[in-house]
Amino acid sequence: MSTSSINQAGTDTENLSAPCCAPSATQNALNPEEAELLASRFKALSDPSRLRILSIVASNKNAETCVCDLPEPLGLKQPTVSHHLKILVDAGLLHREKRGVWAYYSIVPRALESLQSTLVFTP
Amino acid sequence: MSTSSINQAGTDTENLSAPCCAPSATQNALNPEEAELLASRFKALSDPSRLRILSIVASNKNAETCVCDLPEPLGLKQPTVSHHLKILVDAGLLHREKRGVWAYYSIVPRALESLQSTLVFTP
DNA sequence: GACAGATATCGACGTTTGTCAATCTCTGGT
DNA sequence: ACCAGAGATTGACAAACGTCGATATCTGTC
Repeated sequence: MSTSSINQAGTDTENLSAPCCAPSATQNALNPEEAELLASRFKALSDPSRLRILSIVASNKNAETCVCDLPEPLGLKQPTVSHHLKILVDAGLLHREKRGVWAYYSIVPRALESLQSTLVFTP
Repeated sequence: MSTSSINQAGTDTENLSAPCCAPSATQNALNPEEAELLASRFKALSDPSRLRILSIVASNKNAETCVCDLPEPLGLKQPTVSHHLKILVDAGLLHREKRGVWAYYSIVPRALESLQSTLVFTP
């Protein structure tokens, strides 16, 4: 109810007179706006390099990761890493803090959990 | 350990002598192969139309959804819907069953839950 | 205030993606 | 055997994406 979620078990399965199936409850489904928003968040996770960035940053428990440490393990050039970091920040998954010349990125608490909950089935 | 997961809280945060930060535990991070696999699954969820398809199919509790019911609510042509359905089946999210001339799609049990678990933080 | 270094932005390029019209394949009925 | 209709496949095309070299911006130091 609160946040949009893929699944909210419908209530119509009785009609068997239609040629192929009951017309299905489309009003319970995600509307285009909700779908667009959700998709944009999953899109941030749909690239291998970004997932690896997240896993590196997340493995630095309670700390941040300096941008300068990322290009080498990822095998990417600095502008590309910067590009991916921006996408992750825009998706609300990473937090950016600049201190001096260095930029530190950290996981936004509960951001992944929140995204996770949009995949929840009603058990 | 079992399935690859974004997060597995590292164990090094003591070194503060480096110019910007500790070199970060890259060996705990997702390797390229794991990242590629995970990304391909999230890619299936990164399109609004596919999310709406999933939500429509999922809202038909215990039943299946006929392909013929999808183009209209989605505002897409039949080949496009077929294309998205194939991607969702290939990602292991939907099950396809052909009966007569009609094709019925249903949610693969625990598929979304399994994907969900790859986003889990160690609490 | 000029300089060096870290990171962000820009522009370009090849690849991938979403969409559709046209076509193919298969199934059930006549 | 033929036909009609459902759905998958193909080919084309524009838009979006990932990557990088070049450049711009900002910060601390001399």
